[in-house]
Amino acid sequence: MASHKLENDSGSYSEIEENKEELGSKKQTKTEPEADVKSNGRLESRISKLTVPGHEMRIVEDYSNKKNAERHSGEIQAYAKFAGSTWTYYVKKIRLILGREPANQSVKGKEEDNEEVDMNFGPSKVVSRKHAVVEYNMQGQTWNCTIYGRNGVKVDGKLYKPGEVVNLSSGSILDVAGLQMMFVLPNASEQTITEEKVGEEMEEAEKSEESSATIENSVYDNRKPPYSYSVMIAQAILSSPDCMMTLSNIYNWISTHYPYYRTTKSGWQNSIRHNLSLNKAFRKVPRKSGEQGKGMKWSIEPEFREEFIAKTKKTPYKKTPPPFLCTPPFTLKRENSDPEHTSPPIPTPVRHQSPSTPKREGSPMTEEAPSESKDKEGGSYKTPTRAVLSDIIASQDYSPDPSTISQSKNPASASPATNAAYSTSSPAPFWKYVAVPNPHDWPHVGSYDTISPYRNPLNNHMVYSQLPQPSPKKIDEQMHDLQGVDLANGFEGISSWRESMVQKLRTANSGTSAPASPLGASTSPANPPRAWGSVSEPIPNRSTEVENKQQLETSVVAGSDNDHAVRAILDASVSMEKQPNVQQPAEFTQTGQAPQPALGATAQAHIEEHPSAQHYIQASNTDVRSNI
DNA sequence: GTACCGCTAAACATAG
DNA sequence: TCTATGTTTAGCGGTA
Repeated sequence: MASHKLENDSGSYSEIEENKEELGSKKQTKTEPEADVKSNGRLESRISKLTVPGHEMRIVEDYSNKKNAERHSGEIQAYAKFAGSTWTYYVKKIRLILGREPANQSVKGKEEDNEEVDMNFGPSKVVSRKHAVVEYNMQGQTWNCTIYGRNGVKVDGKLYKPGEVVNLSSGSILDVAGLQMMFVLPNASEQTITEEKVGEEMEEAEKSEESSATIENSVYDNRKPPYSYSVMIAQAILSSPDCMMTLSNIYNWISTHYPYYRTTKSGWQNSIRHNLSLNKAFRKVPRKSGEQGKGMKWSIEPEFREEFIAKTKKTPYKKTPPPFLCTPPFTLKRENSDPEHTSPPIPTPVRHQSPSTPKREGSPMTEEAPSESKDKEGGSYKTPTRAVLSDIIASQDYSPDPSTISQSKNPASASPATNAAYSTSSPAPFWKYVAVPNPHDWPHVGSYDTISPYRNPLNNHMVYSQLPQPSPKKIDEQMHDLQGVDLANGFEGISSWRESMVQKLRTANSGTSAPASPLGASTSPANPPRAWGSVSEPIPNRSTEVENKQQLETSVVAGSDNDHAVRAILDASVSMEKQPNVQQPAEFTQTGQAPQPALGATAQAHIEEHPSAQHYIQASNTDVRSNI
């Protein structure tokens, strides 16, 4: 359970707060273990040694500890923080853009260049405008950093280049253009910033000039991994943001994470191929047309994903396995919104079993007990912590078109499940049903720039570009689908509201300008005092959101850019509904009253059942934007 | 003893 | 033609 990340853990940040006594008093409900005090001490020590480059770094000035102290008179609520030697940036969003300060407004750049930078590293062109994005991965419950900047970002001494994604853990040290900062999650002790780990970080940071290979070797060893081939393949595929990987990338991933396979002869690669072909958990997906390269991509049949993940988590490794960046593929269709009403099982394409191959009944994973028994050399594995996904993350952004899913030459395997056919049987976190192809498009309450299609930094393709664009004739069907998206499980109230709004837009408002927002922003008497008293970040204008939302609705009705707009409406709807402090504009409600912010009963039950969903709800509900 | 599982090796076909 | 990729067959050892 990672929800603690979202709670008020100001106490964990005490090292940067001047009013320690006050903070200390807020921790009275929890006695800080002695070990935590020690590790915090080491943390402070480590943080104080982080470097600041000679050139101007805006963030160091804007978020100096002195200014923070002036700015925050009391407790600080945040998901995490970036702590530099003399400055601290508190993470109050679940998606942050790190980059160069915005260009002169008169200079029209690409749209992506104009995304609002959260962590401003100043004017130095060593830093790209969008240098990196740090965001919370709901599925893996991890913080990930996606690199965009040409000069990359060093994390724990290893340089990550554009397109690479690195998992941040508490204590990770980032280096952006010479400015070092430590990523710290609340509740350091729970986040396993143990003395040992802090020590590791220090050592790793101090070795930052060493080659990545050296660092990797310090983390891994050469023993045979305790995972079966199928699990390692699954790990590789799941580490890819788009949930699929080429054979060669699978090879690379395995040999990178498990050095055993760097030195052994290529027989294991034969076994990998053998496993991919024979194991019914793996499915071939063709490359998109025109995409260079040889061979298919491999993905995991949806019904096996959870099992693979579970098996990986049962790792005999001391620490956590490599992060899974893969998110469920996009689908607008929801099969069943009622969690108590499970869908019939999706027929699994049956692979031909060779006569000599023992028939595997059921999941191939059920037997995937880690082959510890075979590895009797003793000793324990070191962990692939903060996995080096670098060269492995699949660079392709193929969004599978069901019609193009490979038909195996083997006739028995020629019935692939389409994306729309992913099982929605309970139990499954509600987000599995949500129409989001990757973390960038999760309906977090982020700024609307996130509604842009995700651009793969390696090939500069838009992820949605392959998605079939619905014709205007399908709007009704889509709106029906929209209504049916399982977000309704979590935010039932919004569905009827959305429907009525769309209806109104259809009948009366397609050509009119957006109504003036009745929101007087912070002066509205309906707005209670800010929940985040110490937050002083610029907050997006509420009326702008409303206008954006209307424009999006209109664009759907007009049939333009539907794919994006539909998702954006979802995003906007969730965003608005989850701002209980904000009065909904009368135009958008039937009664003029603010819709109930409470979750529906089924949603509540579902969320309680699935901590990750709860976590997400909390994350969204506690977003700083709720202060509008 | 048997069935199952995971692994290894190899032959072969095919695509780029 | 070569190489990478994918399929299939065969057999071995470990485990339940």
